[in-house]
Amino acid sequence: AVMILRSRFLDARRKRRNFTKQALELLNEYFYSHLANPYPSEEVKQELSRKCGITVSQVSNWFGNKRIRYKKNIGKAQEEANLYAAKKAAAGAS
Amino acid sequence: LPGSLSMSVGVGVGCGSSNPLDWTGQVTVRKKRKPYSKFQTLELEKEFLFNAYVSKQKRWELARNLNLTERQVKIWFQNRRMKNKKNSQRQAAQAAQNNNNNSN
DNA sequence: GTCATTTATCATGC
DNA sequence: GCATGATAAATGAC
Repeated sequence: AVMILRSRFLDARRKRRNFTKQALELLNEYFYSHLANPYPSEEVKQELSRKCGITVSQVSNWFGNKRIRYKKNIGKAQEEANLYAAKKAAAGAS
Repeated sequence: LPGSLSMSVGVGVGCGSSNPLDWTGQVTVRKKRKPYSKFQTLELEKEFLFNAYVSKQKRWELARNLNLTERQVKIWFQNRRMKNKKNSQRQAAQAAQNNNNNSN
């Protein structure tokens, strides 16, 4: 009887808020520059959480969702990968 | 990186093509996640209130009454304890931030 | 046992 | 209407 009401109150953690553009930029930058092994260490997670203004758990959630959803799109467009690949190349060619 | 090395051989995924990902070579046959019913969750939560660690005897009873395997009951309590710990950490972090706001 | 994961599902944003 | 962040089952490393 408690569980039903909890989903409306205490479980309001599921009130999702989208991350900022700057945060997504940092997360994606790390993800696509470590495509061979997109598993950030605990230290890196803490650094990313600080820079992005989110918690370490949120960083872990993001990478978990990113890995599975990237994998599902492997046959498809994936312009995002090319976008960050080009951005990385441009940074080195300046 | 536990729980991720359950693959055998790189299958499918254009390994020789332009896609440079190797962490996607897993072909693990994992049981599909199946949400438990309201009744099952309620009974498990009720028992979790008494003790976070369930005895073998109690685990067997729960498995029989809820139509779950003993392994499922065991794993449910493991995940439930992790959930508890995460909530505690969240509250602690929240309290710490409140202290900062008050003292400043 | 813990715990970082994978995966499907949930709940919300827009 | 999907995109996205968070949570719920399930696995495996240690």
